[in-house]
Amino acid sequence: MKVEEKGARSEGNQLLARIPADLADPLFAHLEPVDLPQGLVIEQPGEVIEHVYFPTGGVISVVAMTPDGDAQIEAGLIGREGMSGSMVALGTDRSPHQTTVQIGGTGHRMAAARLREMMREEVLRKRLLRYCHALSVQTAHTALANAKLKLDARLARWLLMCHDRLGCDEVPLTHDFLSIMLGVRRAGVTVSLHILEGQGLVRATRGLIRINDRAGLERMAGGCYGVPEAEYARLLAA
Amino acid sequence: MKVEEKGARSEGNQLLARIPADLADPLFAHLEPVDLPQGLVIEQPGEVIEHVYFPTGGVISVVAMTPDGDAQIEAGLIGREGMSGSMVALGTDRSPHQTTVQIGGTGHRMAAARLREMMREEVLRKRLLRYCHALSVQTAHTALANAKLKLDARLARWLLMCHDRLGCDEVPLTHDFLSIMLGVRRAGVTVSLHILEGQGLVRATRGLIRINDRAGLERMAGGCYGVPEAEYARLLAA
DNA sequence: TTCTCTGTGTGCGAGTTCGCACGGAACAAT
DNA sequence: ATTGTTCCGTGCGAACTCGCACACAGAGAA
Repeated sequence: MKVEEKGARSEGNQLLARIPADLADPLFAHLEPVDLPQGLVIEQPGEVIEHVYFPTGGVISVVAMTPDGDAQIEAGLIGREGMSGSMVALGTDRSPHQTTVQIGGTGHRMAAARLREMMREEVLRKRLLRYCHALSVQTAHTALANAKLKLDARLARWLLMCHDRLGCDEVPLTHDFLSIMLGVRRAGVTVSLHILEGQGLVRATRGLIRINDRAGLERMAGGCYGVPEAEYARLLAA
Repeated sequence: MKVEEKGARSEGNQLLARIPADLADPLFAHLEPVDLPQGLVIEQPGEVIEHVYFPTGGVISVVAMTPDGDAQIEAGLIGREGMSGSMVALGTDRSPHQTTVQIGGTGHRMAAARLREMMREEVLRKRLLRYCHALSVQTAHTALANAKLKLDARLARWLLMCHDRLGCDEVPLTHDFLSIMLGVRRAGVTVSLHILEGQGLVRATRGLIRINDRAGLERMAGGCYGVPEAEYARLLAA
């Protein structure tokens, strides 16, 4: 019974996996399973972060925005490989970003204060800080992609990142949502999706995109996909 | 004598300032003053980082690139408010980014191994980790600017960030250099600079840009400047 | 069934940046 | 003074995205 529990809880989130048993027990004692419905706002800019979330499914996204909110863009994508609230691990209790659930799923959460306590454990601290690095590499390459890639390629990259985190070929998202994440027009997403479809890389139906050809998408993303993923694998792979 | 030394060394770099005396002494024992000539490559993608640098003048920039190097963009700007090699503080000895000296200056450096030891000190660790957070906020807003701003505004933002770090109204850079950082054509930079000049915000001569009107530049940058700076001030201001 | 809302497909003019290419101007070295 | 190099100004067609606007379709509610 105990073993099953443990297997289940540690398989879900890859950051929490590979934690030695003696540390895992107190750690999981502070974790609370939660549902992560699409649209849930996890962090608001400037507001104190009460909980950090370790998804086991679905996708969370960190959105950078101007203070007035009239410009916004996705700066980080988080799934079962990571956690929300990485800035808590870095020693602050808030950030200027907004964090929301992009694709509904499940996960565990922990009070930010508990996490701060648990960070005294070197094993956990090392692991979470390395994740912070991996996340910032991801953000840097998003900046690169935003500056240098055409919409098709950015879309391909985004779908790949989502695909990694979902572990499933079906991404339940509307063009509208994608346009906000990529910071472009909704119509532009429609057209770019047609291009991907035309090459047989994906298949889009109402509110759902099915990934058909990962390798093709990677080619389309032209070198801007892969670096953050490799960095994560190097530092945190199971 | 001792006092002067200490004053000089702690004033130069803002991250190293405000360190309690008992910690500062061992810390500074491991620091070595260095010259930072323009063009110096501080970190190469994938190569082990031997030293971290704490500038006291000049500007260092972190460049994200594709593995083949055919697309690159500045993902982070570092001056006397920060340090290079933040990933060492996060527990890894390399990164996929390239780090070079943008504008020549001076600074101190420390062996990465020494920094890892010194990070056991909570005061220093806290401070450096907070800086990592501030830097990642900067990167996120670079991603935002790259996606949503026109070239004029991005240029304005970049000049502001440089101005902050130089503490001097003269930025010694060529259009060519700027074009690489911003990931655009050199000719585009020329045109955008004319726009800024036309509004009396800057004055450009051969290889040198003089900042005339900060407030005007901030207006031009349209809300994408300021958030990372405020976050730094909140967490690390002297 | 019918209505209504959300999601998707499409078209068109305008603005921005690109890629390329060339002329001129300032500076350094000889 | 001349030469070579770097840096800056400019022009033009192509490509991409924008902003707006409208039509259609699937899904759920009445």
